[in-house]
Amino acid sequence: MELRRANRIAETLEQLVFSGEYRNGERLDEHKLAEYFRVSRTPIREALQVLVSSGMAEQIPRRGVFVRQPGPVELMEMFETMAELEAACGRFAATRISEAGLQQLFDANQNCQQAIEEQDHDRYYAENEVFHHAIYKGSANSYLEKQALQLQNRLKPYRKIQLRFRGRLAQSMAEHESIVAALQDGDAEKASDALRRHVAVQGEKFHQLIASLNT
Amino acid sequence: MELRRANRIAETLEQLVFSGEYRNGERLDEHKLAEYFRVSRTPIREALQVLVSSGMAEQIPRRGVFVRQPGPVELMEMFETMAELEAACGRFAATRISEAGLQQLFDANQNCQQAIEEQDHDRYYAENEVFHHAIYKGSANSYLEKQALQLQNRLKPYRKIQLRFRGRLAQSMAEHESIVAALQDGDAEKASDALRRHVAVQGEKFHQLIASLNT
DNA sequence: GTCAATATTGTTGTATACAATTTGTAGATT
DNA sequence: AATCTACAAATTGTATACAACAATATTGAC
Repeated sequence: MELRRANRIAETLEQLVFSGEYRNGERLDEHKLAEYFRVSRTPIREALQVLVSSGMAEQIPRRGVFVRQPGPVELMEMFETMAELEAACGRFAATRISEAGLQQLFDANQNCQQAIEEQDHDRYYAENEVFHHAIYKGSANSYLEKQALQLQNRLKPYRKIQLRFRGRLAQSMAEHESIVAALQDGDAEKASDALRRHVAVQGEKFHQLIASLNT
Repeated sequence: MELRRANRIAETLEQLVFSGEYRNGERLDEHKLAEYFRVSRTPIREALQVLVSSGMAEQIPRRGVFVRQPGPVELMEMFETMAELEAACGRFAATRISEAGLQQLFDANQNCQQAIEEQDHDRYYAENEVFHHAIYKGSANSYLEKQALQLQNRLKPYRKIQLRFRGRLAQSMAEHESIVAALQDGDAEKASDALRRHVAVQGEKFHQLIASLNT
């Protein structure tokens, strides 16, 4: 349980921004937020700083802080970067992951398979996350792991969409298999490439979606 | 010029932490800092939050914020991650960098060479930075670029050390040449590998230094 | 009616006052 | 002597008050 109200407020605000409650460029009014959360401006300002430092809002001195939803271009850039981070995790994990870690990957994959058979998208999504987190941890580089987790979290709302593409689940599953195979073989290059492609596809699917909306 | 005092204070504090003015684990006393900077606690607290969010300090609720100098293990992890980020930049830059960007790399390299001949370590350091920044920009991915710049900045105080290694400058220079060659050829794999090794060496040199201190 | 100068209002940045929690210490008790 | 308790001191977290600045509205001249 979080003790500081400011942190709780920051979390809530993050959720609100994620869920698209606030439009892009909208100003986050300190007074109104203070009133809404029934606190003074002080904890609100601290919470806003958290949003700013995570890139979810922009602060203009003497003007205020404004929500900053990433546009299509920046989103693609973030997906690209995510792909590279995961590729890096895979590269390290290939030679460093433990037996227990590999077992986790097996289990997660099995659960993914089961979720597909049950057409349970939400469960697939959850187990997919377990799978990727296990790879981050398998890199045995906690700094890299933290960076990967952070960016993955920021992309969360946008990744959910692409899983709805027809046939994507099965394809994704197949990619998982080849990733695990590469890790098992200790083939750093193969694991890295497989993960890069696996994540890059998500960006491409997202790109398709955007393009289809603009036509 | 920065308008908010809190931001100026944050910058100054970063410098102080970087320069080792504060020991690891030392508490950053709000009252004392407020007195030192001749401001109230409010801007101090905002500045401290900046340090916390950048990972240079840790906040324990109701206890205070404590400086958090990365230990040898975390530093190695950060160097590894930096190598992967630069490898990613190189991968993208190989197919995306502009003619102007390539020219910048040539110029920076020439200036590096000159700095070596003049035994001017500081100038080499500066031009080396220009070289790497040009590659980040060449990736044509501003999100990745920002991440690379951020981590590079955090590693700055530790990279300066390794350049003092005997013969490192000449070797580094040679690596730069092969990086540029790969980028010019548009060979993503080669550029990526060359950059990864180039940066990884820095981590290894640092590791050597640590090891030599512990014996 | 338009433009400029100025007053007004609203918002952020900073200072200060107060509340809540933790830490350290002195004294009592066993 | 050791430990527990109660109180005091110190420190952070929050609320409020004030100051500085930006945006807007108003007034006056032309």
